[in-house]
Order: sequence, then structure tokens, then C-alpha cells
Amino acid sequence: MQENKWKNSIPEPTRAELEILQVLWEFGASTVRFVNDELNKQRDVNYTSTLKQMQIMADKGILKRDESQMKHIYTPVQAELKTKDQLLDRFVNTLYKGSTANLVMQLLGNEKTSKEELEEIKKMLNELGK
Amino acid sequence: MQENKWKNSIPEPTRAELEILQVLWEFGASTVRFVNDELNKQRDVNYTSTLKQMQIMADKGILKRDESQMKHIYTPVQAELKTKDQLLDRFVNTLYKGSTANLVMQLLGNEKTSKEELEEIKKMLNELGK
DNA sequence: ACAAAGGTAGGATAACTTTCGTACGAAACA
DNA sequence: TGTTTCGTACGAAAGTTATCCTACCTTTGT
Repeated sequence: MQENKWKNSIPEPTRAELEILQVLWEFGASTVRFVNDELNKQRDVNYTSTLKQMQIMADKGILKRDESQMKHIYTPVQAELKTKDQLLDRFVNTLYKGSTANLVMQLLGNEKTSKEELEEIKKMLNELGK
Repeated sequence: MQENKWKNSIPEPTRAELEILQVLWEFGASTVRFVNDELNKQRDVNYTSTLKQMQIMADKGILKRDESQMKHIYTPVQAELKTKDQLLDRFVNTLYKGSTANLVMQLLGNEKTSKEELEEIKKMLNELGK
């Protein structure tokens, strides 16, 4: 088990680690085999590569694992939302000087957001206004 | 000059590269000395480290440089907005399955956005509605 | 019982990123 | 004019990330 110098959060996941987290978030606690099969629906990865990654993640404290069975079961330590909050926070801070409004402005300015999504967002804002 | 396999955009900047881009975005075309001084307001970096980074970035096509003077002047090849669009796009895709609404939802749900910012965002949305 | 299939563990390695030491030329200045 | 300061170029080294080979153990099926 590796030391984590932050009190209340896991170290920031790398690209490959994020891929694995996505699978675990979507399907819940899983074996390496399952995760690797999922990954291989998107790209070629050798089984032992995925194994190694998940072992490292466990070591870093990103995943915990149940070794009581031969097929170890891995689970994210942090809730999906909390990890995403962390990443979002860093993103807003480094690219938009911490201003949510700035981010949203760009998001809405870049024409890639559909009318349906705009409506959805408005609805959310009104809900929140109460 | 290095080959770039994407037609219309620079390769995704690394962490250190992003730091440098921030300085250039904020202050415009600059010398290595200037950028390095700015970076050192935040953390210790050796001058030659910054130099090397900026040379690499020029090589990658992220920066272009004016060598007509002894003190080379570096400029970002892409506009700030375009690069941020790229990064935002990747971020939304990997974390929110491409759904802007999902991102905004989390952004507004996490309590870190001030009332003033919420108002600002509403205003923007209404402008956009026209 | 034995072979095949499927698990984990532990390096090794390659690519990429980041940092900086050294060399050397140009400019500033005493 | 000589020396100190400031610039670039080059390469080495350290750190990080991602990948996979090999070994070896357990389970499954014949």
C-alpha cells in the first residue's frame, strides 16, 4: 500500500486508469477478466496489461480488492461523483481560473451543444433557482 | 519540425506545456526568459528546463518562434479558444459521454458555484435563446 | 491423473515527459 | 579588451506511464 499525501482524496487517475474506472463505474465491482473484456470492445489490450494496471491502482489506493476468492474483485474506493468532482475542479482551475461561468460560457459558445441540451440546462437552472 | 497526424489541430499539450501556454495566453508572445520568470512566481524551474520545453513545443508545432533576434520570441500556433475547445471536448467525451448537460449538471450540483455565477450563467443562456 | 485453461505476481521494456548540466557563442560592461 | 552576463543547443538522466513476457499456481474438464 502506497502513501497518499492528500487527506481526503485519491491521486489523480491517469488516462488508462480512467478507462478502467469507467468500466467499474458502469458495471460495479468486477474481476480483471471482465474489465479487460470490456476494454477490448474498444481497443486491443493484453489481459496482463489490465491486470497490472488494476494492481497498481489498488496499490495507489484508487481501487480496493477482495482477495478472498481466487478471482479478485476490484472496487473503486471513491464514489464516481467524488472523483469526477476532483477532476472537474482541477480542470476549471487550470483552464478557467476557477470560474464556472467561464467554462459554461465556452461550453455554450462552441456550437456543439444541441438545442435539446440547452433546454435541459435551462430547466436545471430554474430548479436550482428555487 | 515534427509530423502531426491530425489535420486541423495541435497535439494535446502536456501538463508542463499547458503551464507555458497559460503564460503566453495571458501576456502574448514572449521570450523564454519572461515565461520562465512567470513560472518561477509559482514554483522553482530552471531556466534551461523552460527553454527545452519551449523548444520541444516549437518542434511539435504547438508554438512557433521568431529567430530573427538573438532572443527568440515564441507564440502559440493555435488561438487560446481553439486549444481550450479541444481540451474541453476531450474532457466532456471521456467523463460525461459527450453530454454537455451532464457536465453542467454536475458543475451546478456541486455547490461550489456562487449565486453570482449562477446568475451570470442564466443571463448567458437567455442571450443565447434569442 | 493429466492436460488445458485461466488466475496472480513480478520483472523488463519502451515510450513519453520533465528536468537540468555542460558547452559555447553573443552582448553588455567595467 | 577582458570578463561577466545572458542567450541557445545538445544530450543525459530521472520519473512516469503503459504494455506485455514469463513463471508459477489453481481450477476445470477429459
